[in-house]
Amino acid sequence: MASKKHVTIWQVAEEAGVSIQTVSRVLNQRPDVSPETRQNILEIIERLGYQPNAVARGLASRRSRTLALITADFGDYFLNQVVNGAECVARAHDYIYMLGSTDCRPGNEPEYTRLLTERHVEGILFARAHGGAYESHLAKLVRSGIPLVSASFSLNTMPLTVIDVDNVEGGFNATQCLIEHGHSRIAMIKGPETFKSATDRLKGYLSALQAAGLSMDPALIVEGDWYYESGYTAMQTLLARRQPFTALFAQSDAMAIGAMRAMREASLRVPQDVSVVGYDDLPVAAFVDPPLTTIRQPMREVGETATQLLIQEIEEPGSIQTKEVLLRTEFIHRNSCTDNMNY
Amino acid sequence: MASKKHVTIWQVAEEAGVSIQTVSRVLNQRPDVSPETRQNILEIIERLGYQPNAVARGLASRRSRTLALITADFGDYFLNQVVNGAECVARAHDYIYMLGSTDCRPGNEPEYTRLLTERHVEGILFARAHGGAYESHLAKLVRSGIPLVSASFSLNTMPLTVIDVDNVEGGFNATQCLIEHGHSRIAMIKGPETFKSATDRLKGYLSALQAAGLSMDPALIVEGDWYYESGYTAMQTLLARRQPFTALFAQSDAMAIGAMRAMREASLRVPQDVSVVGYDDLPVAAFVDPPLTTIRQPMREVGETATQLLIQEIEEPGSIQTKEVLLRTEFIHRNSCTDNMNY
DNA sequence: GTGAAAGCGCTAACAT
DNA sequence: ATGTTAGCGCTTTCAC
Repeated sequence: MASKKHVTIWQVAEEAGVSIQTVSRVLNQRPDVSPETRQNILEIIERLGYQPNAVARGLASRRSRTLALITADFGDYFLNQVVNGAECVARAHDYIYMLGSTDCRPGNEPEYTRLLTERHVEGILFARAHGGAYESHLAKLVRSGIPLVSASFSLNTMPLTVIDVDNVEGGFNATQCLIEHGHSRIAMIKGPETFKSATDRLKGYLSALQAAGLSMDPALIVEGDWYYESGYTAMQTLLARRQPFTALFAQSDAMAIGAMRAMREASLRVPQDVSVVGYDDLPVAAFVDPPLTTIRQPMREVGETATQLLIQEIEEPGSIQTKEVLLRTEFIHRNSCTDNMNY
Repeated sequence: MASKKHVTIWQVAEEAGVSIQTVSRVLNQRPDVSPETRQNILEIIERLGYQPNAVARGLASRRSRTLALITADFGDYFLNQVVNGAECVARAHDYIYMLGSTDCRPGNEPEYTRLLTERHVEGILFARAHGGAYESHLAKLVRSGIPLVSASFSLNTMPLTVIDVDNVEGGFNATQCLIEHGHSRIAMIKGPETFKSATDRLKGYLSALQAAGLSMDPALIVEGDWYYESGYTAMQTLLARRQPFTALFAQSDAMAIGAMRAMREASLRVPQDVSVVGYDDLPVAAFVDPPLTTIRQPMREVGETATQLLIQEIEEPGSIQTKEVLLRTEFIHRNSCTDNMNY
C-alpha cells in the first residue's frame, strides 16, 4: 500500500478509549498512568505503528532534541572521527545532529546562526579545524547562552568549554623521543599560527628541548597548513636554508609524508639521514615508507565526550561551566625514527 | 543582554499594524501583498531581528525542509566528499541535512527509519559505502514513497535513483593504461563482491583485457575490503601464489598503498618490477613513493547531483523516476606505472 | 490586498 | 490515575 497518512496521538487515544493526555503520558514515560492502561496503550501504539511527530512535540515542548554540528570540512580526518563519536553519543540519547559546514559558501558566517535559531537547535558542537576569523561570531553565540562545546578549538577572547587533546604533551613526547635517539638538531614543521593546537605542540617541542638542555634554532622551524603539499614545500624551504638537522617533528602526518617526499627527492633517507615523527596516526601512516612513528589522538573520544557534555548542559543547565577536558595522546612507535648516526 | 525570548510573527504583525497573515505572506514571498506593506514589514523584521520558527512552520505546513543523510562511516574519504557536496547544495536550497550514520550501534537498522519518520524528514540521501545486509530495509524505504537517492550504491532487488561514477569505464581505463605500457600479466586487488563498484571495475578490467586479446588469470585476482591493511595482505597472498605478474590494478588507492608496502617488504620495486594503478586519487596518492597513478572520481559532484535530484523530487514529486546518473572518472598519471621491462 | 478562523500534533498546567 | 483547557508559532482555507 502507498504511503498511508500518519497515525496521530488522537487515533491511539480513541482506540484505547482514553484521552490523548494519557497517551502523551505513556509516550513521555510519566509514572502517573496505571499499569494496565499503559500496557494497553503500548500495545495499540505497536499495533497501529504510531510514531510521535517530533515536529509537533518540539513545538509544544520547546525541546527539539536537535544538535548542530558546525564544522569546516568533512574531508578532514580529525573532524571525521570527531563526528563519528559525536553522532553515536547523540543517538544514544535520542538527539540528532544537523550538519552545518561553514565551508561551502564563503562569507556565510551569519548563515549558520540563522540555521540554528530558526531550527531551534538546543546545542552546538563546534568542531572546526580552522582558527581565526570566526572568533567574534563564536563569541556572540557563547553570549547568546545556547549550550556550546568546542572540539579542539579554543578562543582567546572568551571562555569556552573545550574538549581537546593534550597537545603540549604530544609535542613534548614527539620531541622527547627524537632527543632520546640522540638527536639535537630537530627541525619542526608546525601548523598555522592561528591554531592553538599548533602553538601547544610548539610549546611541547620547546620544553622537551629545554629539559634536555638543547637550544632551539628558529631556522629549523617552518610553518605548514597541515596538509601534504605544505609539508612538501616546508621541507624544501628547510633544505634550502642549509642548516643541518638530523630529525624532523611534523605536527601532522600529512605534512610528515609531504616532507618525506621532498627528502626523497633530495636523496635524503628516512630514517638514516633524518628521523621523522608525525602527528595524528592517519590510517596511511603505517603503510608509507618507512612506516611513520607518530602521536595518536583519541579523536573519536573527543567527539563522544563533547556530545556528552553538551547534552548534560542542555538537560541540566549550568552543570558544566566552561570545563576544559584534555584527553591524552598515545605515542606510536614505528620505523621512521632511529638513533642519530650523523654526529 | 541575556538570551531574549524569541520574537514571534505576532510581534512583527502588531508592530506593523497588520495581521499575522500578511507577515506570513511576506515571509513566504507571496505576490499578494502591496509593495509598501511588504517593504514596511521587511524593515520591521530586520529591526526586530525576527527569525521564523522552523519548527512551527514545519508543523503547520507539513514541510520540514529537512533531509537525512544515511551513511556508514564518516571516516571514509569517498563519503566525506559526497557529504561536502551534498551539504552545499542543500544549504543553497535552504534544506538541512540530519546525520544518520548506521555504524555506531550494531543492529540499529530500524532505528534510523524511526528517526526519519518521527522527524518528518522529506528525503533521504543514502550514501553508504557498505553493500549487502540492508537491502530489505532499503527496499522498504523505497516502497514507503519517500524520495530517496543513493550515492553510488545500487540495489539488485529494486530500482533506485543512483548517482554514481562510471566504474566500468574507470576499471577499463586503469587496465588499459597498464596494457599500453606493455603489460599482459596484470594482477588485480578488487573490492568486496557485495559492492557493485567492485564488480563494475572488474568488468572494466575484463573488457580491457579482452579488447587487447589478453586472457584473464583467476590466480591474479584477490579480494580486499578497500582499506590499507587488506591491500597489504592481498599482495602477500598474490606473491605467495608465485604466479608471475608485472602490473597491479588496485581498486582503491588505500589497497594500492598497502600492496606497495608488501612489495617493498618482498624487495619488489614499483614501478620497475611491478607497475601500479590505484583508484580514488586520495590526497596522499601524490606523496607516496612512487607517486601513484590512479583514477579520480568526482565524489563531491556525486553528492551535489544527488542532493539536487532529491530536492527536485521533493518539490515536484514524480519528476525523477529512477534516473541513473553516471559521472565520468579522470585518469591521473603519476609515476607508479611504466613500460614493462620484464618480458 | 488583507483579515478572521481553524487547525498542524503535541505538551503543560490545571483540574478532578 | 485521568480528563479539560490552553496554547506552542505558524500556514491554510475562506472570507471580505
